[in-house]
Formats: sequence, C-alpha cells, structure tokens
Amino acid sequence: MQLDHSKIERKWQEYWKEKGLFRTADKPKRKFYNLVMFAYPSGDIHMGHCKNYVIGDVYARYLMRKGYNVLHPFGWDAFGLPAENQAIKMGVHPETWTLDNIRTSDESLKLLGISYDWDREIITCLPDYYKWTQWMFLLLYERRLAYKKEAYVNWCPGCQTVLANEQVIDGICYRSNCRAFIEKRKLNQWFFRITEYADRLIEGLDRLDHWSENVKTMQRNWIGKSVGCNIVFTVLDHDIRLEVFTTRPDTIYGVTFMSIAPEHPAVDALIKGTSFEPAVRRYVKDAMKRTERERVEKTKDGVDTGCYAVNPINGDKVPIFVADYVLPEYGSGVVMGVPAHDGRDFQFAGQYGLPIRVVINPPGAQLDAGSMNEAYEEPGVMVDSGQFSGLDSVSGAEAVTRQLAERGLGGPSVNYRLKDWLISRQRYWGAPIPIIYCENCGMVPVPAADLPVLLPENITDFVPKGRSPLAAVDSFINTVCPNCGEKAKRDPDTMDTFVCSSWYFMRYLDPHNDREFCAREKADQWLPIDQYIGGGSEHATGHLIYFRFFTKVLHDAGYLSLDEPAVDLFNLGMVLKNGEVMSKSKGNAVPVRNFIDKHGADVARLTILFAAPPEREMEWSDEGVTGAERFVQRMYRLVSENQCVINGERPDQISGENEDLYIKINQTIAKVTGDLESFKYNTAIAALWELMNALYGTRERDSVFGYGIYTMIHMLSPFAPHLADELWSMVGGKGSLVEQPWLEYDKRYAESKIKTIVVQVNGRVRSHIEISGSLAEEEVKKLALEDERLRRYLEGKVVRKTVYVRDKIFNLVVE
RNA sequence: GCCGAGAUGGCGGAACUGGGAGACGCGGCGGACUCAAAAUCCGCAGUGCUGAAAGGCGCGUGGGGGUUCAACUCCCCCUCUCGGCACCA
Repeated sequence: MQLDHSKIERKWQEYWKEKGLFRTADKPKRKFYNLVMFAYPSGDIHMGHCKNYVIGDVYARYLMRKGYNVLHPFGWDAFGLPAENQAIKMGVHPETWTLDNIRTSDESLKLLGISYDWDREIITCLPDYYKWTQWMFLLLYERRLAYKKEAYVNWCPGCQTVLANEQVIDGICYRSNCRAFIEKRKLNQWFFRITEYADRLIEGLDRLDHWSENVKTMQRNWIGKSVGCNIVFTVLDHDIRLEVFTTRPDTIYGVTFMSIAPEHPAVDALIKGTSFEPAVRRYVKDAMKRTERERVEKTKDGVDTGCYAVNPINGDKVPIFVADYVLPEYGSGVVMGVPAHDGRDFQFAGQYGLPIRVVINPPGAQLDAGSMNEAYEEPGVMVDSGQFSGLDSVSGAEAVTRQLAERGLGGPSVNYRLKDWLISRQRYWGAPIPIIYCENCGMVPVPAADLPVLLPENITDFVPKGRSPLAAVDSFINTVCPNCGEKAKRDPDTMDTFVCSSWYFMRYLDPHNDREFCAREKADQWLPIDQYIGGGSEHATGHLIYFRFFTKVLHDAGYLSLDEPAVDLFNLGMVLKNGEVMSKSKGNAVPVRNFIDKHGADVARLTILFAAPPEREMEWSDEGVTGAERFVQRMYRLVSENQCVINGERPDQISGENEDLYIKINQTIAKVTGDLESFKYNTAIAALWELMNALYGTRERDSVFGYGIYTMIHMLSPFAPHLADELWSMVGGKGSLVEQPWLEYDKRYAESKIKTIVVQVNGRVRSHIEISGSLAEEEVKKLALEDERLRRYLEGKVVRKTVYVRDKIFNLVVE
C-alpha cells in the first residue's frame, strides 16, 4: 500500500484554495500577524529558502487551529541589481526576468503547501507598490528627513553606483557577485536622516523584550553612541578654530599634537603658501587614492603642517599633522593626540618622536612615560593636570567639560557611528526618486497626485556608466515643472531597494488600496507584527534598523499609533550543504520542484523541520530525507491498516493494558503543543515519532489505540498538512484539519501512574523503587535500607545525610 | 581587539528550574520474512575493564579548577569553531 504523494498533495491544495482557508478576514478578533521576511526573486526557490517558509507555515497553521485570525502573507522584494545584471548578460528586460522568477517561485511555494493569503501578495517593482515607496520618500522629504548633499560616499566600481554604509563590508561591496573594493567619491546624493532617530532607535530596543540579545546588541553597536565633549582649539597665527570630539576630556593635559583628516576643509588654509604645502598636498593626494581597507592596514602616518594649535585649557602649543587615520566623517574630522592614553596616538607619537605626557595614573600605581610600551586607556586618577590633578578620571571629565562650557570653548556632545542612509542609486531597476529640477524653482518634489513616477520601459541599454541609465532616456528625464510649468528635468537616480522593504509589512494589510499606502483603520487592527520570522542575522544592521526607522517616522507623522513594528523576532539559521550556505551560485542548491516530484512536499517539510532546531544552521543531508520518507509511509500504513478502530471519540473508560498508552497519548499532545509554541519543531516531530513507535508496539487494538492514531493525525497537520488531511478523510473526517480546533489533552492522564524513584548512594545510581502514588521520605528510606541491591554499598558505612526530591530521587550520603 | 552564539556517541541532535546523560532519527550490527535481494517488521548498541552469562566496576557532555548530596546545566580560567563590529577619538 503505497502513498501517491503527488495525487494527495494536489487534491488538498485544491481544496484549501477552493475553500479559501488561508484568505484572511479583514475584521480580526483574535488577530495574529505572522510575518515571514519576503524574498528576492532570483530564479526558482531551492530547499535553502524553504526553511523560512516551512517554519512560518507550521506556526501559522497551528495558530489557525488555535482559533487565531492569522495574517500570513508573502511578497517579493523585486527591485535590485541582479535583475539588471541579468538584463545586460542575457538581453532580457529586468521586469520580464523578475516577473518570470516570481511566477516560478510562487508555483513552487504553492507546491509546498504554504498557507499564504495569496490575494495579498505584493511585488515591489510594480507601479501600484512603488507609487507608495515614492510617497514615503516625499513624506520624508516634507519632514526634512530626506535631503541631498555633496559628500564623500561609497562608490562601487563594480556596480557603478553608490552604496549605503550598511552595504560595505570590510571595504568591499556587499553583493556576493561583485565584491569590488569600494572607493570614496565626492558626489551629490540623497540621504535619509536616520541619525536624527539614533537615540530613539537605541531606546526602543529596551522595549523589545522578545528580540534576541544578539540582534539588539548588533544594533546598539552599529548605532554606536558615544557620549563625550567638544573642545575648540585655536590655531596660532591663523583665524581657524579646530573643534575636536573626545570621550576623554580628562586627558586634555596630555595633548601633545593634533591630527586632522586629509579630507578636512581646513587643510587648505593651514598650508597655503607655506613651505609645508607641497609635502602635505602629496600626502593628501596619496591618502585619497587609498581605499578604506588600505588605510586601516597601513601604519599610522601623517605629515606636519607647520602650524600649531593652542590647548584651550593650559595654553600649550602643539603641532598639527594631517593623518589619514583620522576619519573625516566621524566627529569633526580632527582629533587631539594624547599618546599616553590612546593606542593610535601612541603609535603615531612613536613614529614622529612626539612627547608622551602621562596625565592619568592607574589606581594605586604610577606610570612613567619613558618606559611605557602601550597607552594606558583605562580610567584612573588625574595627574599633572593643573587644578584637576587628583580627581578620578570620570568626575574629572565632567569638571573639564564644565569649565570648557563656561569659557565658551566646548561642551558636552554626543556622537554616533551610525551615518545618514544614502539612498540614491545610479541604476535602472529601482523606484525613481520623485524629484524634479527646475531652472526657476529649483528642486521640486513631484506632487503626490502625480505619483507614481513610472519607470520607462523602452530602454535597452542597462550597462552602467557611472550615471543612471535613466539619464539617457529623454522621454523620462524631460518633464515640466509642477510649480511654474516650464521645462524641467527629473532626478535620474532610483532608490536603494532597502527603501522598498522598509515599509512592505504595512502594504500587506491593505494591498489593493489606491488612495493610501494602508488605511489607518487596518494598520490599527493588524499591527504590530506579532511574530517576525527572519532569515538570519545578516539583516540585523540593515533592514531591521530601517524598518524600525520607517515605523517611527510614520508614527511621528501621525500615520501609525505604534512606533516599533515587531513584537517578536525569530532569527532562523541558514541551510548549508557541504558546509556552505546553500545557493544557486555555489552550485549546491537542491531545487524544490525536483525534490517534491520525487519525494513530495510533506517529506520536504519534515526533512527540514526534523534536521535541526529552527534557529540553528542546518546541514542538508540526504539521510534526513530517508527518515522523513519512512515516517510518512509508516504513518500512512498505520492508518490504512486500522481505519476501523478510529472514531475520534476520546475514550472514557480507561483501564487495563492500554492505560499507559493513553497516558503517552496525552503527554504527546502536551509536548507537541508546547513545542509548537516555542518553535521547537524538531523535538515535536521526535515526540510524534515516539508515539508512532508506541502505537506500532501496541497489541490490544482497542479504542485507546484508535484514539492514539486519531490524535497523531491531528498533530501531524501543521507539519505534514497534506498527509494529515488525507488521513483525516480516510478516518471519516470532514474537510481539512485546518478547519478543526487544536486538540486538548486529558489532564487526568498527563502523568504516569507508576513512578520510579532513583536511589543513589553518594550521588551514584544504585537502585530504583517503583511506586504508584506518592511516598514520604521516611517510607522511601525504609524501603532503601531494606533493598538487597544497596546492601553492599551500605554495609559498614554510616549514613550521614539523606536528600529526597519527592517521588523522584533519594540520595544516601554515607561514609 | 570588542560583542554575541556554540562545542554532547560514527553522524544530525535530546535533556524541565541543578536530579537516571545520549530521547528521536540516520548510519551500523543481529534476527524474522524471502529462492535471493530490496522494502518491511522485531531486537542490540557511549566507552574501557571484568564475567560463560545475567551482571559487576570504572570512565565519559572541548580542556583545567571550583561550588554541591548531586553539574551537559551554576562560578572562575583556558582552547577551538561560527557570526557580527572594528583606526569611532
């Protein structure tokens, strides 16, 4: 009796669809927003992608059966470079390629039986979606959170576009097919002022109790808040003020030089016309050529400007250097050099023979500048610091800051590592930036009524040339000014795809609305996301910050009442094969369709679920498939051979042989239910397997046995829904188990009647006592002392102490 | 360097709040069925020593210490693996 998986899978998928079981009603009573991170459509999906979808689906199906009104949507993050690169390589239009991929992948997801509400599918590259992405841009523009500025930005020579900070990894382009070294270029680009939300993005993390510490810590580090002080140094014989940011104003007396970034605008004025000019210019030119990576790896060097800065606290005159270890975009691009108490300054001073002046001593010790071989960076006691000497460095820092503020030479300041989000891209396949440049009126936002600014389709040359391909499309670029009606030009750039994904979770709530991105009423009904199931921590410092930022902006603008999008975040581990992340480009992908043709969707699902706990990485192995396949066949056989004893009634007379089985059944329901709620799907399946083994081992095929199979069928439904529904109909069930409430267990039989007390001597297991009911310590002790097996351990020994954990363990401590 | 996660049989992995380590599966071995094989079913199994056998005695959760009647679990030190950040003043 073999199971024809393709037949039953098709049958039940059709039934679910016809009955609209996964279409979400719009007036949710017990709502649950279960969101799986949407995906980039890069060809057909493979088993590596499926893990996310299957895990999200198990949870969704369980919640539906628990009576929740579950919103479980899916969509596609469809803009982006791969489509465009494909267009260049194969001559296909990016839209064609993308939509083809989506069609194929949708079919595969349907073959897997994922319970998405397909009516809500969103595709970010379609005008009815990106219209609202553009609307979001305008909202940020209006609120002065989108702005254009000339700045040194990350330029990827491979992709021929600028990138956000978050997209540069170790000085290299984040795209796995590119990996080019990033260059710095000074360009005029659009930014989102995410730094304005830096503090709130940090504070909000404290309210996200259900997010993993891991992701929260990564976000805190990424935002990188530093509390310190600004200090103004004047330059001798120049009308220049150099402002520095430091977290250690307590080391101000230890300043023996200043370093200024090569990009700093003051460099020019410092050296103009002096004998130092040629050397400095040469240094600056070389520095600008270096990538960030090269700068980090080379030794700390610099060049003297011949100028001197004046220490505002003690009037010391110190030389000013240009040095490329100073980051132009952090703080003010100038640092005060304190070699005794900063590792980098120590190295730099060593290189140029600059004096080292100790101004902080470790508690109870004294440093000697001459014998130091590294900087002392810890807090301590201030010395050689004028009126501040003797203060501990923490309160000293405050005192110095206070005095600077009083004299108008500085004051408290906060700096962030986080930088504003650069969102312009010089590429075609993205949402056009809705801005028009008019000779009379300047920069003019496209009026909301004119949205969307459509991406022109009549374009064939996608080869990047350092500017957006849209710049060459006259019909797109040339327009009229919405203000004055004169000829004007559109912005040729498109937006970073991460803008599209920053708000997608709201579009699902109202996907067909053509007047708003989402009706307020629906947002209020459905948000927040109750469970966000994400594809790993690679999004921690990108998407997962951006979508929080957008939520806060929309909150402030009055469109949302909440300001954190997701209550609970679950990070899944990736799927590996042969030790590497499964992906098409690595050639180790297991295609979904082939797999389903051969083994079926339920086997695919069980293989993924059983192999490892969801949060952990899993190594794909064909052996796991064997197990899942065997499970399905055994289950099918169990039901088909015993159909007559299964009636779904909970037996009320439990006695005799099958009482233990009945207890096992109830324990399994409790275990599986608990595991479903905490994403422990591997152990849930193990529990089902145990119950199946128990059923196979049962001789008396009575009503308890029948009920055991019945509950197995029920509990199988989130994991292997097609098989479960088929078995359900075989035993006379109506419709799908999705329509049935989840099982409750019989509390009277949740515990074994017979318990085993483990008897230990000095912590080693030496015997067991079987009991029914419960025993007091005295009784156990009596039984233990009479126990034959214990005699040899107790003979000639004195019982010094006993420990009893009721009905569980009894330990005799003897000597 | 900093932050985070992890290390358990041949393999994937289990173990509640400190209470019988190794559930469940894969692979392996033995048996049944079969002319035979596959499939299926039943059984065995961490490891060393000992015993004809039932069994007995040790050792065992990356390494070393500690707390405890009792430690995979708690504390201290160390090693390795993975992920993130990294000249952030």
